[in-house]
Amino acid sequence: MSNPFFRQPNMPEFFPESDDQFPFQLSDYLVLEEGSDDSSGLKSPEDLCPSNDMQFKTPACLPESGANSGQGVSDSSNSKLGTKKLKKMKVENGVRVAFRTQSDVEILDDGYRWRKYGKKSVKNSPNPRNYYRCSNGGCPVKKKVERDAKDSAFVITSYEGRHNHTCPCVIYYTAPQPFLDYASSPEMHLLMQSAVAFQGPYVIT
DNA sequence: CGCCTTTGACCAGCGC
DNA sequence: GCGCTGGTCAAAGGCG
Repeated sequence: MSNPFFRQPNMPEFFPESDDQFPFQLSDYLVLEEGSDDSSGLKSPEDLCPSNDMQFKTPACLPESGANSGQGVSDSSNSKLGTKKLKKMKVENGVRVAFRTQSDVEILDDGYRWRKYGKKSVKNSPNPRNYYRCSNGGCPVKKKVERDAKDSAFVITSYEGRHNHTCPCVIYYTAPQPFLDYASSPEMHLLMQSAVAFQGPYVIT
């Protein structure tokens, strides 16, 4: 069976047509259930995808400016909140998704606009961790991006919260119905928008 | 001019 | 209580 993310007849020209054209490989991801604060919700692609030969790939055409450009609105409503309260808010805000991609670039264009608000070196890792907040005013979603300490060829991206607005871009992909059923879940929708993003006007079908 | 990144400082949680 | 660590703030400067 062909990869559902490979270009379909109605897809844009820049969409990759084969495995070789994907510079990234989504190797692992983690979905933390809403209200959960541990990693027991680890799922493999096989768990979520009924087809064994279906693979998750992140496509090419990821301009570095994509996730960093555009207008943003500073949101300082959460400033000066204690860490304890923030942790509670994170859980209440909903799903957290973390995944690891093999990528040369750290910034994956997921269709949303992000504003970087912090950078920290982390213990047991030579690579710094970058903190981003959704540029849409009032949107609580945050993401953390860091290179895998064990293999710097991989980038670990984690998202927290749900967007309270529509994606500024629209993602175009087609897939078999069973896959779309999974993709329609909030967690997979977030994952898809994160891992399966590419340049251009996007439409989710 | 507006929005971005950078970066040092600050704060709170946690383990000892 | 102290030190370490992760997460966030906010000022400064850059860029289109």
